[in-house]
Amino acid sequence: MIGNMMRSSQFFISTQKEAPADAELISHQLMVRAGLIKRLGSGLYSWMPLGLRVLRKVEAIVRDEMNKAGALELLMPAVQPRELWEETGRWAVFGPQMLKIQDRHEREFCFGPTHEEVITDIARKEINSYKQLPLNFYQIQTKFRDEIRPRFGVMRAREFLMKDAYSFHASHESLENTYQLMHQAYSNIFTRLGLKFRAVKADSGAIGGDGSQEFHVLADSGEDGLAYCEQSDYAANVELAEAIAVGERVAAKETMQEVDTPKQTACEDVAKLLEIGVERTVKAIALMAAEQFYLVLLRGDHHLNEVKLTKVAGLSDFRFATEEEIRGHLNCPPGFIGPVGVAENVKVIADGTVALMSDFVCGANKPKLHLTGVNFGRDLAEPMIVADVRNVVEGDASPDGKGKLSLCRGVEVGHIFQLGSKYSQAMNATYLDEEGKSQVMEMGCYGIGVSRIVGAAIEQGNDDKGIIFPLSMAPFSVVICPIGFHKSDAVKDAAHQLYQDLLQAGVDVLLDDRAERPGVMFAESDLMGIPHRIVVGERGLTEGQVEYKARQQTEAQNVNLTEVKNYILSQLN
RNA sequence: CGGGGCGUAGCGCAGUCUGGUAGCGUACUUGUCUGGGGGACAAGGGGUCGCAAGUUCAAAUCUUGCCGUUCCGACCA
Repeated sequence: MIGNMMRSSQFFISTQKEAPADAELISHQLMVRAGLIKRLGSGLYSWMPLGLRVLRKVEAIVRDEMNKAGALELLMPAVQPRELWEETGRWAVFGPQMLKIQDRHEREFCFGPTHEEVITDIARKEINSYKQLPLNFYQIQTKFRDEIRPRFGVMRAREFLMKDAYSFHASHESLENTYQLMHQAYSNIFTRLGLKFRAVKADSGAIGGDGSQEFHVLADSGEDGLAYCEQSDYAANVELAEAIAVGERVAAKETMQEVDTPKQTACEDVAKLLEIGVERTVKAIALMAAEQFYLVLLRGDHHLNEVKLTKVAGLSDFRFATEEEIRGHLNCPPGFIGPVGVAENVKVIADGTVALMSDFVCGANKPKLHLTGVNFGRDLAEPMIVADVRNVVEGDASPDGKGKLSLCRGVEVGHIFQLGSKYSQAMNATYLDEEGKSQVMEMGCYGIGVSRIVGAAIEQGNDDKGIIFPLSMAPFSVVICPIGFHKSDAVKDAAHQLYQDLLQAGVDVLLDDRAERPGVMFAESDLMGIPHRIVVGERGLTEGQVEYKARQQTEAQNVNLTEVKNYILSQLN
């Protein structure tokens, strides 16, 4: 009987005062302390009954919005045969992140890290005609990715719950339509979940394809940097946010000179020694790609963006040069290298910002020396390649020309892609068009990290007492804390009646009928993040009153016992 | 993959240097008192000290190997 499961004495509550030493993120600590999850191994967590209630609520909202957007739920196997992955070449591409397993016949399988291959196989077998298109299939399923470094509890676990959808189309316009539909569905989902989020332009990474956007829950502890414009709707992952170089190069005023920098190898230290701003300095980063040695020039206070760098012609497989390679090509130890006087076979790439600098400071290619007053076209050739290869910084011009960029951090909880024909082509997923001609399907794919959302939500909602869940995903909506439940019949009867009334009104209510002291009940319900609390005590009952407090409020208020049910219902909307 | 840390009760830790009865806090059990913010007192239960080999009269402690885990770096829907 479900009602019994909503009494604390019959439910399973397992809170802890101390979090495990390895939980560094507040959400991870609180999830363990509140007894939502229990660790089995690195990146492997059991969802305890309390945590599962939260996970299921998230899942239900995701499912509801997907269904509303016309997607069809199915469920694919978690274990997938190697041959399917060989067709797209991803058995090798995915590499060690994929958990590979063998059956008793020594046939090879993987535990699915994603399902493009399986769904495309279904599509090529089931879809023959343009009349069947478009179609959008989704599942909510456990995935496994053997992360290099699992951490942060369920936020970067190896086994996790994901909603993944895949759409199939007879035209690019149709793909765009569904993509926009999914964009809207995702916005609806995160809004209903009560989270602060932002959709940003994203790199499509190993999944491949053209357009893609990520949905991020905003949190300072997020692993991703985001750039957004307050004055417009531009927003992008820092990985690909464009850095716009503004203005023109000023004419040279200084002459080039060597200066002693005996111990100064970093731009910051050189700037400090010379008493100039670090934005006057240029750093050189040595790379190797296809046997070619490169120097990448960045302003001293800027940071290299490796994703952008791989998009420069010839650098898709770059690596950082070793110290020997640096000495071999420049005859100088790292720390003092620069672009002046380099040999013909060194290719120089200047970041767009550097290309506009004049009278700058850089390494002299001689030990313990830097150069000041350096200018392109006079002291060294104009750079062979000018490209945007840096991370944007706070205050950069927005690429749409409508203001300045701000930075924040986020937890990636959703990602939508226009895949195009990458998988359908490789796996020969075709249909017959109106003219009876065979055509390759266009595909889109749309993921949501269901289990990660729980962690992200707690990152966003917590205080020194514990979790503050949005109502939409709280394990219980209301908790009734009776004081002296086992001593006072009046308290017992009132609490029980209220519990029954709320249950009958369809409210997720928890009755704390344990013989615990009030402090324990309060501390635990706060830790678990239950949004609404009603305290029933003998003291108030003599006046016909109970006490109500919202989780995020500090002050409680008295409510008439006769009105409390309706009051709660109004709080729940 | 490279470098560091840590493995002792469910959780948090001491004990290891200097070998000699395995401890503390919390959680758990029982009882009494208590009863509006993780209460007090008392009495209890719970451990192959990560695994294996070695040194020794004797190993949580010393040696070697392995395993797990974690942090930093590299890397990553």
